[in-house]
Amino acid sequence: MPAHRPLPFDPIARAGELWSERIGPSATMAAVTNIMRVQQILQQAVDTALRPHRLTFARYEALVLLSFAQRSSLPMRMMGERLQVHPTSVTNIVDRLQADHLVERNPHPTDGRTTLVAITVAGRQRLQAATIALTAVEFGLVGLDRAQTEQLTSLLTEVRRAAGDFTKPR
Amino acid sequence: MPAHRPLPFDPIARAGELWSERIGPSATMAAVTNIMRVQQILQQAVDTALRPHRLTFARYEALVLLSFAQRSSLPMRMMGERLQVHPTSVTNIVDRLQADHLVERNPHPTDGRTTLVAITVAGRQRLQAATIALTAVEFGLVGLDRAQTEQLTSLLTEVRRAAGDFTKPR
DNA sequence: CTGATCTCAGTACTACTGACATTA
DNA sequence: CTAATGTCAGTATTACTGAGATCA
Repeated sequence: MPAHRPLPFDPIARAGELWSERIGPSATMAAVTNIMRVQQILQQAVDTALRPHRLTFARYEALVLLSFAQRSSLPMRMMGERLQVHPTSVTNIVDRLQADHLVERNPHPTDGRTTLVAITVAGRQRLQAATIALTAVEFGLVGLDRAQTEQLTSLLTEVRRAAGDFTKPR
Repeated sequence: MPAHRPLPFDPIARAGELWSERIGPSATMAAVTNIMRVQQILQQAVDTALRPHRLTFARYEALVLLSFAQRSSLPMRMMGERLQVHPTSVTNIVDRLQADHLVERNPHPTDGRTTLVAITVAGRQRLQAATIALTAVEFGLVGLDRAQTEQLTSLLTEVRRAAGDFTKPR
């Protein structure tokens, strides 16, 4: 359900041609524009699949993270680090999940500053249903085979590493 | 300027490992998460570079599009098609550019329904300065050589084609 | 006291729905 | 009359800044 009917040509490729004619090398600009656009496509596909479950991708990722945690709970600060979101966004996301009874806030046993967020039974059920919905639409990522998908991950991981997202090499 | 200090490991890769252990094949999930995160990195780098020029990437792209247009102007509808944004978002973007005197709205000579948007001289100047700022930071896309950048573009273009973003094959 | 953790208020931006005016 | 083009009002999300409360 695109906002427009598909164009008979690739608008990003065309912009790249004009860019190289008039401005300079367009490889980087083209790659960046593609990432922006693909992200938009995936975001829409994912949010559409999640809407019936009253989740956004950001909240879904938070539930996934908590479901993987040792004792099904993590401090707010750690959630922000792992999900790479702003501390105030963590507060916002947790607020909404909590309002839906999918997570609960608990005090940290020894550090009074820290709030532990735990996924609830209802949260696990919601997560399972949402995961089924997402895998059914392949998270919106279509057109690539397994090898290409892994290659894409490899290239993007290199960008994140170079951007200082994480340090440990390999 | 990341919101957090870098982690000593790749949180996306780790989530992928746990996902494959407990849920199933994680290749697609990992690729999608990578795209989401890299888009966020690029968006922040680009917006930071554009802030001194009072532009966002969306507005910058609109200026680029108009600068490439035949008579430096395009109908609102066509801008939405090329930029792949919602009609109301076009209105919003053009409103802001116009408030900054970077574009102007003109009536279509023959179709009274249509509004033509034209880039102004000030708009071209602002665009040029912004382009210099963006290329200076490589649009935030670091860590890849020319061949890898083109490979990334190729993979993402395939996704867009499969998603119905455009039709003409090649 | 200094620094860490979290929350709150407010701002900015974009996407999208639904309604509506104008014109082809 | 039907369809296309834009605009407006209002809602939803998330990012981010700055301030402040609480606690190690």
